[in-house]
Amino acid sequence: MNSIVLVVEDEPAIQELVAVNLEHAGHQVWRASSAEEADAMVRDALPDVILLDWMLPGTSGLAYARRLRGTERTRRIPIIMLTARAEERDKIEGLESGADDYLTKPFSPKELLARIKAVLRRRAPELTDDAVEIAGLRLDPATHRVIGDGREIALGPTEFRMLHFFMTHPERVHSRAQLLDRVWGDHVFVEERTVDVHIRRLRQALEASGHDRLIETVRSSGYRMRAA
Amino acid sequence: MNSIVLVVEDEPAIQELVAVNLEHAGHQVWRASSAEEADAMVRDALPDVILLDWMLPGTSGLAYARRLRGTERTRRIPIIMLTARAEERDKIEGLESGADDYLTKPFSPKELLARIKAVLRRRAPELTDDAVEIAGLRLDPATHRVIGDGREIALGPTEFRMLHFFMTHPERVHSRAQLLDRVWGDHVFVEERTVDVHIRRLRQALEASGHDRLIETVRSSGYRMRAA
DNA sequence: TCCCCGTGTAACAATTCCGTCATGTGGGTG
DNA sequence: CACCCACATGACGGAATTGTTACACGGGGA
Repeated sequence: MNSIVLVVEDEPAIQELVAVNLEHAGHQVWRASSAEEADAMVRDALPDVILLDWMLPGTSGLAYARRLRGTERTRRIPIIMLTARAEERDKIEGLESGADDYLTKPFSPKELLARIKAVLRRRAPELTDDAVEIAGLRLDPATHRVIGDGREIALGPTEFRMLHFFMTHPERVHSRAQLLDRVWGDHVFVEERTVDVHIRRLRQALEASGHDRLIETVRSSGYRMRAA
Repeated sequence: MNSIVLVVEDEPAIQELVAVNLEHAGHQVWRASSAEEADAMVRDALPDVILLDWMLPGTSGLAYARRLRGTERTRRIPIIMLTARAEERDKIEGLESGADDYLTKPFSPKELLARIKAVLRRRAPELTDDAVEIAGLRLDPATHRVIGDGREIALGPTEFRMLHFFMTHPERVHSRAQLLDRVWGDHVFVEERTVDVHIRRLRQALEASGHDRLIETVRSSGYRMRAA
């Protein structure tokens, strides 16, 4: 679970405090002091989570959160808002801005990390390195192993990532575009049909243990992994 | 198990006491009387463990521990805090600062050594001198010997350290960068591909007893040692 | 000083993987 | 029942990654 966290906070002391704690926990931190600065970074590449201060010079955190949620490319990045105590009660509408969670200052490092983990697990569970198991098929990111009914299954890098994504988001149809986004990553230029080929390769690898039946085709929509 | 221990303690009598005991046990000791002094040493080279007094003139031990944990380079050094009183509140806060363990003064030499050993075993098992054995392959740090199915295997220094690291962290994928960090050590400027070459040399040495198959390549990720 | 060992790097070889296309297949629909 | 569209499948060339070897360099030790 070492993710890229974008910290948007104008007060240097708090930014530093937060960044240090995140780095300590193994995350990679990008720092920005304003929404504009943050946006420039996001244009290059997508972080896994965004910590966003409520009050910012220029575009407010609230406004920026809305913008992020209104943009296709950034829509699904988890956002955690940082608010001062004064703003607390009434401003729970921060959640309505699209934030996944919010933290009121001051907060403990422990709480910060716990929220990030919770938010990631909810919105992007494939970024944690917890092992996943479905119907006798087990995938462990730490050891990079896939085991089907006792026997080890060899997968190429892309098939591994794809299976990981499927297993952390089961019972849900993913379009080819979504798969390209989340398995191949941001900013890739690949034919959608290529997904089919990798699905084929994944199924082929899973055939040995019969788990290939877990990967289902949803005609004209995409693919889905059964939970059982 | 002769490790480098950095002792940060402002009271000369206690510093001396601790240092003497550690040296007697075969450790190499670096002494510092303040966080600033300690930091100057750490900039040069990394110790294996840090004994950190809670109360220090200037930067407190707690603050320094946080700083160490917030810095990539020093993040994984085990820290043991020395506290004057067994105050529960302090203990908890000390642990949240990122310390691995704490000792309340006065403590016995025996306890001191035991804690160091325990902390190393948990965070950096490759620094202890416990013998490791996997699938008939045995490595003994104390005698600096590797034995595969009865016959002794000759390894170069780097290969030895690498095998030791692998055996103390089996079944986990290690990237080339991680291996450089933990096997070559701090402050190295070496090409990542150099790891490949040493993997090759290690495998070559292990071929004699057939243990070379334990070192697996995980394409696009790094290398891994099988537990069996 | 010379030699030897260990090391890091570069160059080349060998794999493996990837993306694309051509073609086959099957289901839904009019 | 035929047609069309979406998906499946297999093959292939090229890219990316890893394996292997050779070599130069530097630091002890004889």
